[in-house]
Amino acid sequence: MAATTGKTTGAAGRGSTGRRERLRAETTAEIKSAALELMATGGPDAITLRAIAREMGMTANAIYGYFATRDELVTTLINDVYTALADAVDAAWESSAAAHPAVRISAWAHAFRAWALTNPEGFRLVYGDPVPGYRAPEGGAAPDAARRTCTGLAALAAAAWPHARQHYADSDFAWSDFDPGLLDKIRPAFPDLPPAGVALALRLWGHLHGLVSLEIYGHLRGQLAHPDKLFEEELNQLVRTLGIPRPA
Amino acid sequence: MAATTGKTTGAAGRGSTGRRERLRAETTAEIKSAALELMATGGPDAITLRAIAREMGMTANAIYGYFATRDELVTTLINDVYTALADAVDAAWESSAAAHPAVRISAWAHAFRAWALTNPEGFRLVYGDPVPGYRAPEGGAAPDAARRTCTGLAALAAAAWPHARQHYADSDFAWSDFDPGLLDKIRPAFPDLPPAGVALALRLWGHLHGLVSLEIYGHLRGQLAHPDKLFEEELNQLVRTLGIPRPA
DNA sequence: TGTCAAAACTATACGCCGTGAAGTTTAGAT
DNA sequence: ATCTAAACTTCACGGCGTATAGTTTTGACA
Repeated sequence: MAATTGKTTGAAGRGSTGRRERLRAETTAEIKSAALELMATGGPDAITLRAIAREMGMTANAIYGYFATRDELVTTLINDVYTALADAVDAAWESSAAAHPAVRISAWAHAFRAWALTNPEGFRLVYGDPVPGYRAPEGGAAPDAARRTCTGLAALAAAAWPHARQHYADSDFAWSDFDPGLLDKIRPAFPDLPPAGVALALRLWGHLHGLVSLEIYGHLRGQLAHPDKLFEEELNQLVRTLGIPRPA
Repeated sequence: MAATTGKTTGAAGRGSTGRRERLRAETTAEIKSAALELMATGGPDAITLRAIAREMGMTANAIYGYFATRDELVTTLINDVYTALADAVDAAWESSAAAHPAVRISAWAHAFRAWALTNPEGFRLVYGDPVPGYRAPEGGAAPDAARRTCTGLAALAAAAWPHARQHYADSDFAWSDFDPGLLDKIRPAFPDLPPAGVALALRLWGHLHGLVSLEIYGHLRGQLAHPDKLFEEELNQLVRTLGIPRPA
């Protein structure tokens, strides 16, 4: 059978057809959860079809009924995990909606790092080389989740923009410097954010990603004792360089 | 034989003993260069003992005469590659010794990014998950090269410090926040750099690493057209936030 | 209710991988 | 000339992704 088979042939009129589909969905979910469990235990490398099958009491080949290749499974996992990350930072942003911009930005960044520290293997899966020979499909593994994250960052930039704009007067970014698909999301949501503000969002992403990445991959371990403190300093300086006045 | 055998038993008095050692060194070098070639072609994943042996017209097991395990070989490669990176940024720093701090910092950062773009697989090897099941040894794979890079970053911070120090008045870092081994290198070289300056160096590392990392791993690809421009903006803003006056 | 096609799953096999054990060739040392 | 150890090969094991072919199960329809 082809793994791309999404539906049974007959239109789902009878309850029995629904049963097949339900079982199928359950098995798919079990495969994914087994894979995530393996990842949490032994890192992304531990995600192997044979190990998943072993965990499920199945043959490795049975998985091919649900995912065409291992890479397709990994891509699905990346999507799920990246979406979870996007959910986490979005939640932090939303739940601090009433707070001072400095506090909201800090909340977003802390949620980002906290998620990464809680799910280091997930972070590696999403942002690193996920798994031995994995090659991401055309357009990236999780374009939607990546877009959501970028849009979230644009929200940070937009919140800071009234204070920050003065520092970006001689930035010469144009809308054409960015991907149209990204702008489709950002421009309607933040009509006051100019191209230079989008660039700021991406730079911000780089800063946070870099610090968290160095920490997760252990490159900070031999240099300083408390990465928390460095991250805190980063956020303080971020607020300063954005020109946001400290809350009262 | 044990792979850890570094010397032949007899002290190297005779020329013939030297011959053995020379052949050994040549073979070791050939293994490493074959591995690097494979990496450049097919990414870190392509570094397999069997492929290296194939390339050399040998058996895979013969490599065990030179490296105890695949991981030991990979660790050696990481060291070599990381050292090459450290050499590249050091060279950029030294060769701009007479220039304005803003120019020197920019030169360092450009050298860092240029090296990464020229050797993307090397960047992944050093900073990512190098190879399928690889686990770095105690204390990291390339502690010396990492230290050199950190020290180089401290030089940037030290060059900026006369201008930047005013912004870090309320940073409460202490020497005890950092690894003594790192400070042994940094404090003698930059006696005027306080703890907050070291923290600045590490943050700077995070910023640059993050942007380059996002670019190398393709996360920027779907968002903007010219990563160069973003990096340039990063450097402009970096100089601004450090409070360094623009050169004349 | 019996029949049948398709879905779900297993069995076998191939070529990769790292690595251990044992055997063979080669070359420096005495 | 002989001996020893280094260098290298052969064979083997278990793990991996995955292609092919065969088997069992099950929902659909006459």
